[in-house]
Amino acid sequence: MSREYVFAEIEKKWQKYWEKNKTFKTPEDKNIPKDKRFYCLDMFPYPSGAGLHVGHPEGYTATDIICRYLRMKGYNVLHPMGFDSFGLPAENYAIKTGTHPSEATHANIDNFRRQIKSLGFSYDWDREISTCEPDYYKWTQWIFLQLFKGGLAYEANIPINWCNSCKTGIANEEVNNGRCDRCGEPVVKKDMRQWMLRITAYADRLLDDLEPLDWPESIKHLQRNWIGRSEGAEVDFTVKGTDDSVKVFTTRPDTLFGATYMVLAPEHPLVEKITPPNTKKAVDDYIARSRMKSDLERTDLNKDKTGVFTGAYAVNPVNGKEIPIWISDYVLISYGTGAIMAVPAHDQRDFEFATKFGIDIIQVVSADGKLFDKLECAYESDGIAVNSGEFNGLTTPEFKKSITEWLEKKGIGKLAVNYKLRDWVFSRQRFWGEPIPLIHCEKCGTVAVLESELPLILPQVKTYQPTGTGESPLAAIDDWVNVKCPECGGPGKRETNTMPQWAGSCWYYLRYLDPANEKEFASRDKQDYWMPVDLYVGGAEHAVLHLLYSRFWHKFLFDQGFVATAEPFMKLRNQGIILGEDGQKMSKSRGNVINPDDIIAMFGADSMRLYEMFMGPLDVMKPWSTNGLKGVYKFLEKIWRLYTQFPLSEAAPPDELVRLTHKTIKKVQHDLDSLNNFNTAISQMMILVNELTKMDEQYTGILSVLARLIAPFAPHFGEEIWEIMGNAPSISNAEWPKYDEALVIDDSYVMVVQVNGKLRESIEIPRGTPVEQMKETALSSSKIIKWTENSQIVKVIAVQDKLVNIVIK
RNA sequence: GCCCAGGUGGUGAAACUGGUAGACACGCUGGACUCAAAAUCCAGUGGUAGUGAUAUCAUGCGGGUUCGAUUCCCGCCCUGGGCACCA
Repeated sequence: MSREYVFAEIEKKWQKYWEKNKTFKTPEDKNIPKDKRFYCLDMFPYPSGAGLHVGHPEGYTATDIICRYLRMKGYNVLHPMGFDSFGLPAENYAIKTGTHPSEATHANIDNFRRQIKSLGFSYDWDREISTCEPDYYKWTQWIFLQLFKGGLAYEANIPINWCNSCKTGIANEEVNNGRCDRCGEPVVKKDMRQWMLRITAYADRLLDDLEPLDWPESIKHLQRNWIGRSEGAEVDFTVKGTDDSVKVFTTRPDTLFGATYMVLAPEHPLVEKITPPNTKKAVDDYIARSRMKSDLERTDLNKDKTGVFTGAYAVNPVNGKEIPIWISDYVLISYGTGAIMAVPAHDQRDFEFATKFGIDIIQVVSADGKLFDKLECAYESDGIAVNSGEFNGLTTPEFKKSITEWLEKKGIGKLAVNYKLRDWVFSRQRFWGEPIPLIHCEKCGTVAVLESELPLILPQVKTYQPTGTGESPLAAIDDWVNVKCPECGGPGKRETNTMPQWAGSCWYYLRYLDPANEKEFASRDKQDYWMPVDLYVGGAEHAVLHLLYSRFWHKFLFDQGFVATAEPFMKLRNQGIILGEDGQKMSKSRGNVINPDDIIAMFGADSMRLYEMFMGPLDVMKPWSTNGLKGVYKFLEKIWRLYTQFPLSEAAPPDELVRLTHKTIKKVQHDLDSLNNFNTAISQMMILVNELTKMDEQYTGILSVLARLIAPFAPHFGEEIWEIMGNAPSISNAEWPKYDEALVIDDSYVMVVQVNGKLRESIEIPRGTPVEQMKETALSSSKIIKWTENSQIVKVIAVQDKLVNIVIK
């Protein structure tokens, strides 16, 4: 009867039970209607050598609670887990120790799986996947081939972001303030043959389709900014004395009359052609100098503008004026056309440049129709056109519209849209990734490996050391590299670059649906059963990397008819970061890292889960507190005593207790539905438990409800008390308790009486008391009389079932 | 610089569509039990004044709207995140 709460035994017992009985195996039961199927996805982890971090269980616990809750409500819930197992850390470890990355990765996965299982999550482990396994990456390669065949994968020789420390090219999305996202080293530009994915072809749809998604606004905002759509016009400027013309992109075609010079990016192809011999040396010097600069140096805002005059002039198409053409690295080759018309009066950057080099500044927009005496800085707002010939007097939006039409009519310009988003640099010069399944043939060009030959297995190498020359370690394996061309049978060479870590995670949610399928990445039948993902939970750090990339792949698969929805993830939630006990980011160097294994050993998985949910709302950043953890542990012990140390009664519980129980069901349910406020759900259960503790006996009915409410949060604990009550396992098959709305609302309430907005009295009265009667009751209270007797009552405000406020003078 | 999110006790936090600020915990203080400790239970716990009922101040700062503002509006300060010469 009065057993102890021995969490270690209980947790082991029920984990074994779930595993043996395959409690969470999820078949595609066709009898369950579509709206009762729920696909709940966690961002799968990269299995690092350091093991699970307390941040991982936070999101995983939240989704697990939702899944268990929904199952009790009769849903068929898909909740899978797997591993994002290609990536640099394992490869770097291999370089250091000589162990094959696959060996280290498998050991790490085993450790991660053990840790994840020790938290009692209700995953269907039969669906586990791992991106570095050939039967998985076969399909990553297959999707790449579809992209290649669809013209969305292309080879380019362009200057890309190169990290000298990781010895590989990286994508724009992986550069942070000019530094490598992974190691923090400055990124340099390097000309290199690259495989690119044409994500820009989807820019508009990636932008537009964000709108209806139930995602955090901040994440949508981040993606919108990253895509960076801007509308404007393209205008051609002829180069004086030649047939050449320079195309520019501008969002302010209304300032064309104020264009007093042009700037080409140093890398612009026309520079060489238009530069006359007398300025050639200065121009070449400048180009050489800017090529030397790192990204960090080129984008440093505080630095002075630099540039040189090419010696050539362009003709402004609106007024025939000749304007000098300069080159400067404040113009980027990768955005727009790599050339701009400069309007110093209305663009701060141009203003600084023109001031430094003594170029004319002509005002063409005015706030009030008047001209400036002297400009201190550029006037960038909208206004009324001045100095603009026949267009004078137009407002900025009117001018934009009419000048664009005018340009179009003359055939020298048109409406244009530009994006900040660039194509995705997709090749890595490293070993531990999916080999890109292409063959270079002298006769046939680049040819796809036959689909029947997939997976193209990552071969064994002698050394994992990156060459640093832009060749991956694979390039050294002659008998792997040299193959017959699948088309002509002649000599060919394999592509030796590998795919980035993001490739495998672009589509993993699809593989969970049908992980053993050898014919397709996932059968259409299973997709139709589950897709799209109903709820996706993970860290906000993937806002523009994984989440943008996978949306892109999904849209491509949709266009090819391989998936049925345009978007993969309907609802997204982010978990907040868990800080160390000192309020600082957890890190090895600070020594404030909390290891889940230690916590589970000391307090059990259920306490760990419950505490992480009790800390605060899911989406906020919050510091760890071991004392707080002890608090929830005591809470579990308190509940335990209710089930083991009290006489049990079958009688009807007191009315107040019944009402509190119904309120608790409602509150917990409401907070779970919010997908965020798990903390207040737990608070409410604590309130109920505190009341129950005061009783001399416990009531079966209430304990049965409480067990079912706590079970999703503390599942092993829930199973055990359920069994103690004499029920057959598993509680995860029990029905979620229902509440009666009539019992949630009290018959009476405490009416607040304020005098001039300040609380002076509170009186308990029946719910529904009419407003007039409320006023009467309030005014006749002796305390209130004391407050009001020597004053004049100006007004009495009453809000039914809430309060009365008496305004006095 | 620009764009988001957020500033509430000693700490984590709560407060439905404007209506009792601080629920629930942690910590702390005192008490009960105990030879003692742990555990458990009980009481107290925003600041200030007072023996006390009580009064008064208080949700980053300064204004405003309102009978009434943590909540709405304007300006500023601070913290976290994102972007950063994107024409």
